Amino acid sequence: MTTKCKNCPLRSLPLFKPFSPADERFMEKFKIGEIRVNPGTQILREGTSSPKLYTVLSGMGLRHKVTEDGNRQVVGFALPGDFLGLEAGIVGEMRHSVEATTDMVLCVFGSSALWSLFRETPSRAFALTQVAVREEILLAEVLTVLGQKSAIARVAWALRRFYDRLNAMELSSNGRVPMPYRQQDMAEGLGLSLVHTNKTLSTLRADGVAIWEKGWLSIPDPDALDRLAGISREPLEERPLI
Amino acid sequence: MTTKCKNCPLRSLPLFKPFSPADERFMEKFKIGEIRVNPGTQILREGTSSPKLYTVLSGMGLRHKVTEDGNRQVVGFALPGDFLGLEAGIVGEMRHSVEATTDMVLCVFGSSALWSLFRETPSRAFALTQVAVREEILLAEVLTVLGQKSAIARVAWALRRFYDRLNAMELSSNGRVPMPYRQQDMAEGLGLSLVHTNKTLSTLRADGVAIWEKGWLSIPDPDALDRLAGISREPLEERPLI
DNA sequence: CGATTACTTGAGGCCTGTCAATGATGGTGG
DNA sequence: CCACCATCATTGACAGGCCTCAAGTAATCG
Repeated sequence: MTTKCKNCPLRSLPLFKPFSPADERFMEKFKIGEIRVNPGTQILREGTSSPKLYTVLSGMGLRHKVTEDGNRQVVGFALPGDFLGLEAGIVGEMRHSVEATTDMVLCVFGSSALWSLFRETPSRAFALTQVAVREEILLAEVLTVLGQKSAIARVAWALRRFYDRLNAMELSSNGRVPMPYRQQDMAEGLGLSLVHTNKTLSTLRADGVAIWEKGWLSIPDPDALDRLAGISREPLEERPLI
Repeated sequence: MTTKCKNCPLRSLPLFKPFSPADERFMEKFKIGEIRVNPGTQILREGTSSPKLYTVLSGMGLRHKVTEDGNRQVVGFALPGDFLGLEAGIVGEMRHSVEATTDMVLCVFGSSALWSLFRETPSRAFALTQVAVREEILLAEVLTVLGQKSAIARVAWALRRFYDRLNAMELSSNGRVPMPYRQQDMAEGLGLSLVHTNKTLSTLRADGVAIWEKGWLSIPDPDALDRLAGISREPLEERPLI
């Protein structure tokens, strides 16, 4: 049984921009259904096209690219509210893969409807472009962190950003947020080795700055974490939901 | 005197997708004029909005972000055909700066017309989204290079990509392309120190693989360069011109 | 001709990667 | 229920790629 857009659990979060009635009507038409995937499922694969587009309703995933020599680069995370498959829909094929880390529920759209979206609903088309531009902005920020920051600053930055984002999703409980990824995933996202990432996390834990263990992240000393990250934390902005 | 879109020198390049008559009509309306800027000119500034959008007609520039501690990260280059100011137009403010490296000529558009673009010309709106998604793809690729590759591979990759792109612009002459940037710019784009970048370039030059000096780049041994870069070079795809 | 900017080269050290081994945890099948 | 296996986290030792510091050359410009 699929949820009506009107009752979408994400809609009520302040993180997301409100829908206009026209937006809502279009999204109802656009929506095909919902699916549920298990950890490890490949949702989209680099180099392939896709007849479907997705919005994450719950659960978490990973976006990554694979280099010729077999190395993996994590280029982002897939969290509730994120839109997946834009590359396939807009330029014809995915340039990165998306895989589920936890159980996930995805809202499914038909990519053939993208054209009618642009033709019939300019406000939705604008929202879609906003999503693309925001991802571009995020990637440029990550790039800056990889290019300019030390290992400890990178890790501190990543933990901080993750914590804020999940808090905005209201997924925190008892001052901690779920963090179901492996240390290896974070290492591959930050351009560090697994071993060094582990040691850096140990340091943060021993210093009582940030504690990530057993799938949960808590931040006893946010100020210290910010100082280590060395980047002014930008407040999360309202973003469109697709 | 400003050029009519119909006579735009970029239009004829195979790198760019053709305009439909409707596209052309809209762009004529959208276009305000042209400006010419000198080396060093700040075209767009991080953190500010902009009432103008630009397409590079000629010349080269640099996109960069500045971190809290004053370091600079080059997040891209601005080459003929590139669209500047999308962030300001779509999310309200630039998240990186753009500055001219050489003399440049820019085609100027009013950003207030963006809305009517989405309302009146879906095909142009789609093209705009394609531009955004392509930049996102490029950034993810750069991220992968910074995250996974050694200094020599990064430099080799960057030179190769630059060479191909400028070739597609038909800016090469005598087997070399203009490369007006400083070594420092490349260092800041690849997350390397200036000194190490310099030594890496020296190696490539001494080995007769790639020679960048006095503002020109030539590649005597493209295969060796590709091997060093360790990434299968993707052919440049046709892209929309805005 | 001094000042400025960019490029070049050498020396030394640290941050981070690699290698290797051990624990911890959970799932599976006999 | 336990042995076995796979996956992930942890820790130590060591080496090396890259950064920093420093100084010198070359080219451009007023």
